[in-house]
Amino acid sequence: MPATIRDVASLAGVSVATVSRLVNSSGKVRGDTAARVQAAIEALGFRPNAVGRNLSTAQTRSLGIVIPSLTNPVFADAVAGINEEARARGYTLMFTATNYDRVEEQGIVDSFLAYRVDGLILTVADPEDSPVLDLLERDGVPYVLIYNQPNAKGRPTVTVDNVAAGREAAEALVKLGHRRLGMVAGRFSASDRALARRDGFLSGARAAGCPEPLVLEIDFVALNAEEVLRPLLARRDEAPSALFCSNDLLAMAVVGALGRLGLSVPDDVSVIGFDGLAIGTQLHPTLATIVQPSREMGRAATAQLLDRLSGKVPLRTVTLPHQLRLGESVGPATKPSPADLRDPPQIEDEET
Amino acid sequence: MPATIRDVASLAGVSVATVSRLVNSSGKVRGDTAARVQAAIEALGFRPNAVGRNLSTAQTRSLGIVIPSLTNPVFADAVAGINEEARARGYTLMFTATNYDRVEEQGIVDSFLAYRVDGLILTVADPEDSPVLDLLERDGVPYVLIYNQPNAKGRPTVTVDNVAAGREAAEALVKLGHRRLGMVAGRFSASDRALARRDGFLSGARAAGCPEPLVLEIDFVALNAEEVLRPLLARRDEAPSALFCSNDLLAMAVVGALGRLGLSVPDDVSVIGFDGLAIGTQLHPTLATIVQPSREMGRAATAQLLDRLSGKVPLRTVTLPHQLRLGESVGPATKPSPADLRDPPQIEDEET
DNA sequence: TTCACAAATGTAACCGTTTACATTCACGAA
DNA sequence: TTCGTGAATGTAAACGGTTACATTTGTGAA
Repeated sequence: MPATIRDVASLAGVSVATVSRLVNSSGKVRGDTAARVQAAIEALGFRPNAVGRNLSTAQTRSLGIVIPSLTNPVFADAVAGINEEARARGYTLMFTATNYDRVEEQGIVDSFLAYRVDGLILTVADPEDSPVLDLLERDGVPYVLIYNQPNAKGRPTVTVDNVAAGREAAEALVKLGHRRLGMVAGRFSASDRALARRDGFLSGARAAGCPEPLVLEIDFVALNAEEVLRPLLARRDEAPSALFCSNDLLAMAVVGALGRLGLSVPDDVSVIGFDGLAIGTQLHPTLATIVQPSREMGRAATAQLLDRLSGKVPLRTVTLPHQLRLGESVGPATKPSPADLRDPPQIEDEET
Repeated sequence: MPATIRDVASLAGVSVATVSRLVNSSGKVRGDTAARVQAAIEALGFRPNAVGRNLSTAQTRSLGIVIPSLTNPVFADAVAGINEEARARGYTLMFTATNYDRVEEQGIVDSFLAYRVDGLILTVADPEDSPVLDLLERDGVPYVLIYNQPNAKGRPTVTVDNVAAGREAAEALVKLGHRRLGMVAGRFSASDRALARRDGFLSGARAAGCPEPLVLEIDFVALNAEEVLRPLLARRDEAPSALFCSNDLLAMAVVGALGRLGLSVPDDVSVIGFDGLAIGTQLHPTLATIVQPSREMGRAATAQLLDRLSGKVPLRTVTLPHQLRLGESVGPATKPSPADLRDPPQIEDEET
């Protein structure tokens, strides 16, 4: 139905080659010819069919994006960065969320490969053991991971140093006088980065001589934060005075739940998250967090991938700087739990 | 480089037509032949090239998604719904955010049309006056709007009744005893729905005999909520005791800012948002809001579009139900402003 | 005026499918 | 055995571009 290059050619009285040359500014076309062709293009409303072009050139100028979920703004931010960079360089995005489902993941990548995307950007559950990545490797389709941990297989990744960041979270809390630390995280099996953050956090706590922090692993999709936290805080003398959450969404839920449980943040419990979501700075209390440059990560991954596609620059793993952002949700351990001061097993009188 | 249907055909000793028939389950293939072809497919790792298929069939089984931004989770939720429905029916998504920029918008739609997407789902600034929609109309490419207001041009839209919802927000606040209402909104020029919500809100306030609410129109991308709110609340006796925000992100920022200004929500000021973001139920105070079924809206728009693509069902405008969700961020007008108590009958004298 | 050569343009094959139509095959009936 | 018939398979022309190569055109020098 829409006009084809042949329609344009015959209307302008030239060959398709000439039209193609004009449209793509490949090869030269004399001024008057160009004008005639241009007129024909406008008269017919000709819009070159990318499908035909893709078939002919064997490249699609499109990228496949595979992320676990759009519901967590941290991924949305990265996609925004990918989008910016890709558009600036004339690439289009094919997009899908996997909902943390391996089978979906496989199907999606299959479908992207069928569409012959030029490259992919993805976040997987575990890069060490990932059939889809093996598939991409085998087919020689370039890809870059984001958020995932650098891994033994040397798969190119754009990320932050999650271990160091986790350690810094612990150190920041310790510096404020906290000794009894805790961590709340999503399922580690779905997130190699949460695992890394935990490792860093625990090592930081140990290095500071703190008692081993409690780690709560929860299903944060169907989350009832109050239920989850109640037992943790039941014995106030043993309860953590500061909590590290594996991401900001979780941290916001935790702060809210603590409030509804009648605990004050940060007076009773300090909370620090991970991600640096913009909304965190708008809340009251503002959310302390480890900021990772999500948009920039998306942009960097895209830039790298596109450089690779035009030129043979090899893909590599890049670690971008993260940054501790203190907020009102953390404060000094003003009320050190007695257990830390002496070792007496009393003082249970304030429990609910 | 990858195997083609001809490679498979020659390895299996059959014609390409037979391979195609097997792959697409069109036409019949005898059992033994099928087995031979199947073996060849596996041996070569053949994956049908969608580009070739698209060219031949003149359809791509892909949809273009055009939304203002991914940074607002409300759009991310809708995209999640679109994604689910599209994947379930074997469609792929091409995606881009416009950042509320008309020029970008045009470029994006052009590019999607070049790729020959089968249809589009989009949210535009103003459907009454939208060159891209005119273009789609002209080219006869099916599309459905989401979030946009039903409009004079009869453009198919999946949305909620923003006017009624705005009115309900006003009524809910009035029922709690509030008289001095206010609204905080993003730029109306970028959002026909914010405009509709305002209209409903104002009409609700008027119907209840409240003084004309103050409407604050702000640039909510680069937002400093405290600065914006300070003057509004300067004169406590005239300041609104309840604020309606045109979306939840804004409402969260407002709640946070009020807290940091030393005002208590809801004791000093009640706040109600719009969207029903999941995170709102996790905060403290939980956020009162008008819930719109974003995921479902995405799903419904997609279902309609795909039905239209297979069959000739005409596209139409659908209004999905919204729902008032009260939360801890609204409360009774416990401290009526003196102006309300002392000047009861003639309410008009305090207008700005 | 003629010729050499570069610039401009044209021709047609190719990219990987689908599919209308043609051909071959198998088998039972006559 | 021959034939008719439906099932299975094959052939080749699209689809809408790009591009190597061939051809034509234009220009200045001889």
